[in-house]
This record gives sequence, structure tokens and C-alpha cells, in this order.
Amino acid sequence: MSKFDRNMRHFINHTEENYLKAIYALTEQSEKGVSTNSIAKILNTKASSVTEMMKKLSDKELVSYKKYYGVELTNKGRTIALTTIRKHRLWEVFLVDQLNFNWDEVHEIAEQLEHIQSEELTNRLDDFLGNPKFDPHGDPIPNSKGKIEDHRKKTTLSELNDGAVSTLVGVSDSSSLFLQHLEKRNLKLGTTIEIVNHFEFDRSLTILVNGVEQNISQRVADNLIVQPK
Amino acid sequence: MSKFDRNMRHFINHTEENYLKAIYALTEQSEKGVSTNSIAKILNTKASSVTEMMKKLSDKELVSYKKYYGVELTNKGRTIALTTIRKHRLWEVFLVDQLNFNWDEVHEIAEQLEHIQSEELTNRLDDFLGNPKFDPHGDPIPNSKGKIEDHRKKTTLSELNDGAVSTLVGVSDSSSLFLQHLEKRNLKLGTTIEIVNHFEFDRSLTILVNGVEQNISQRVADNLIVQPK
DNA sequence: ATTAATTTTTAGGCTAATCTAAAAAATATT
DNA sequence: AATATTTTTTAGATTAGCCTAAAAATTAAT
Repeated sequence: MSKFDRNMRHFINHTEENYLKAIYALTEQSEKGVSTNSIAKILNTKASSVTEMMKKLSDKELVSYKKYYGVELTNKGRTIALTTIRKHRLWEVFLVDQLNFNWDEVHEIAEQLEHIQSEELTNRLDDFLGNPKFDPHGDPIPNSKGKIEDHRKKTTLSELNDGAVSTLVGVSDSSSLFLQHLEKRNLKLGTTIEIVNHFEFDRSLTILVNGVEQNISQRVADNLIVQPK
Repeated sequence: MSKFDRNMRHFINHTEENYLKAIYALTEQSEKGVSTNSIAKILNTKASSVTEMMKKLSDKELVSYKKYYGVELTNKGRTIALTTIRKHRLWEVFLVDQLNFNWDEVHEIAEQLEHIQSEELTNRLDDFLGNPKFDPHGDPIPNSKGKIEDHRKKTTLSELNDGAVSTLVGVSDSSSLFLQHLEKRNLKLGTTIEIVNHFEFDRSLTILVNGVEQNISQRVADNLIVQPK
């Protein structure tokens, strides 16, 4: 095999990256080998197209694929998936933190930016953003080796007990109404929240934010994604 | 024609954007209708491929094309070309100003970033960067309507006369050796330079930068691209 | 354990963008 | 003006990624 051929193996295009990402996402959910149909559904394509692509990715040793028995990522494939996810999430942080996009507006743009190819760019962007560990939706950002360092589970604020201290890392409702509501209450990404107590009556809770106590409804707490400390 | 069809006309992909950019660049150089071969050369493709694409762009009313007589951009086509160039140059500013890339490292990455589709993103990036008028190579950045507002000619510092005041907008030599040299002498993008005098002997010159006089060689002055004020 | 239903794969086409080789038109040369 | 050269276009293939429809394999249901 020529040096050229060997290098070509490393060249992954948009389409392939999207397939690998989809397989990774499905693997997270079910652990088992991923089905052709489930991939097709995520990528808005047909099962026959998926089968064809699986052969290609299998040739490139990015997935292990056995006819009729679903597909799994190889280490190589998983690293590429995680690298793409890393780029996606870093760009989301950029869009929200630096360009003041709302958390719900960034996905589509990040879907494009995640395919930009330059390791140097990704790493500089990472540094520029202060090496964030989570994206605006609270999902962890893999490091430059494609490893997720921080596996702490994220939950909603409403699931934590009195006395729990956590960091706000995301929201599940990203309507501008809700985001504006948060702004008024000084709840920003990265804010530390301590739960003071729950009220039995309506499940509303008192929280401590920047030394100030305030009361929030269960509805709000349900939509706050936090990382327990 | 359905509304769908009309909208589809506005959808331009990577390849088409690159063709439009190439035609724009060639038009700048020669004013005349652009030849099939010259486009092929820029895009590293074959004349036959160009011919085919010209038919397609012509159908979309982005170029006016007559067999054997070269091609010109329509207003629509030129606007798209300029919008792509705007994106390219804004991203170059981002890479150099914010991520500290050298001026010579950014072209390839910007070639990718220029195809990201989101007007909102481009305009926010523009604001984020402080609405720069020139990219790191001294080329003007079109506005959000695809118009170049500032047509001032850029020249090298060595072509200006005593007393001339100008802004450093780029370099022609982008070796790291040269860039490091500039750093030491406090010559950054956007720096105002006043020429105090020329020395006949070796054509070196005394310049005033941030209130401090210094002497620079002709060699250096040749490689500094400036915008006269 | 057969049959029925579902899932997956194969077979055969389609489109966009490219290519090579040959034909046609324009330009240059004698 | 006729011929030679260059440029451009056409004709016919190729590749990646997708599609539909039919066949094959697996899984579920009786």
C-alpha cells in the first residue's frame, strides 16, 4: 500500500462524519449493535443507502459490520465521531458565548461548522473559549484526543435534594420566553445554584444564587439542566 | 413556477460558490468576458467541466454565457460571489485577530469557513470583530449587501512619499521570520504609520509609529501593504 | 414449527460533478 | 485566403450518494 493510499484512509468527508456521529449517538442509547433502520431514521435517508455506506465504512475500518446483525464503531470510528462531536459542541459554545446566539438557534449552524477540517483550528478555538467542559445544552465536550473526561451525569434541578450544589449547564426548554425569564433572574450558563429547600405544597423551591435567595417554580426547575458538584 | 422552485434558485452550493468566486476574481483582473480555460486553471479542473457548470449557472441566471464567447457575472451572481468573499475575509480576520493564527496560515481554513450558510452568523461575526474594513492581507471586506464600500487602493509602504500617513493592512511576505520581525517593531495590523523621511543612500526610511520614530529597510517597506489616509 | 410480518440487503437507476477523447469553432500564421 | 493552432464544446464514462422495488434473512405470532 502506497503512502498515498494510507493517507487517503484518514480522509473522512461530511457524509461519513454524519454517519459515524449517528452511530455513536445510537450506541449511547442502546449499547447493542446499531440497526440499519435506526441510522436511516436519524439521517433522513433510506435503509438501502445505509447498507451501502456501512460497506464503505467497514472497508475503511471505521465500523465493524456483519450483514443483518447491525453495526458497531471501531476505536478509530469512535474517535472520529467524538472529534466531530467535540467540534460541534465547541462551536456551539462559541456561538452562544461570543456571538450571543440563543441556545436554541445554534444547532443548525454547528452542524455545518463541525465539518471544518483543521485540528489546529479546533484546538485554538478550545483555548480561546477557555477550554469549556460542557456545551450550552449541558453535554460534555470531548478533549483533543476524543475522550470525554467528565462523565458526571447531568440532571434537572428538580431532581436534586435540599443542600445540593450544582452548576447550570443547560436548559431543556429553549424558547426565548424562558431564556428571557432566566436572564431576569440572573441564571446564566455556569452559574452555581444551591438548593435551600423545597416547598411540599407546589414543589417550588428556594435557591441560592450569587449569595441571593430566590424562589422558582417546579416548571422552571424542570427545565434547568445542572451538573451536581 | 412554484414558490418551492423559486426558493431553490437561491440555493447555491460549495461548488457553485467557488465557480462564482473564480469568475469574480478573473473579472477583476481583466474586465473582459472570462475564458473557460482561465476558470479551469484557477479551480484545478478541466475546460469541459467548466462549460458544463456555465450552462448550469446560466440557467440559474447567475452568469450570462454565450458559447465560445466567455462568461460574465450577472448582478445576482456577483452579489453571491461578494457575499462569499465577505465571509472568507471576515473569517480570516477572526482567525488572525482572535485565534492568533499567522497571516499565511489562514487561507485554507477560510476556504472552508466561507461556505457556512447563515446570514445571521456572518453579520454577528462582523459585529463581533468590530466591523473590520480589510482582511489581514489588506483586501477590502464587502458589506452585508455585498458591496465594497472602501475602494481605496492599497500599496506598499515603499511607494508613499514623505509625510504620508497610512494604516498597515497587510503583508506580502508572510513568512514567520518576517512576521516576528514586525512584532518586535510593534507593527501590527491596523497600526498607523507616518513616513518621516527617506534616505537616498539605501532607500531605507524613518517612520513614526505610536509616537516613536524608527528606521526600516527598503526590503521591509516593500512587504508592508498599507492603506493611505 | 409453520406462517406472517418486519428488517435488511441486492439490483438497477438517477443526479451532480468530474474526466478523456473527439468534434467544432475561433484565432493566428503564412 | 487557406491552413495550422488553440480554445471550447460535445459525447460518452465514472464515482459518490441517494432512490425504489424486489429478494433474502431475521424475528414475531399463531
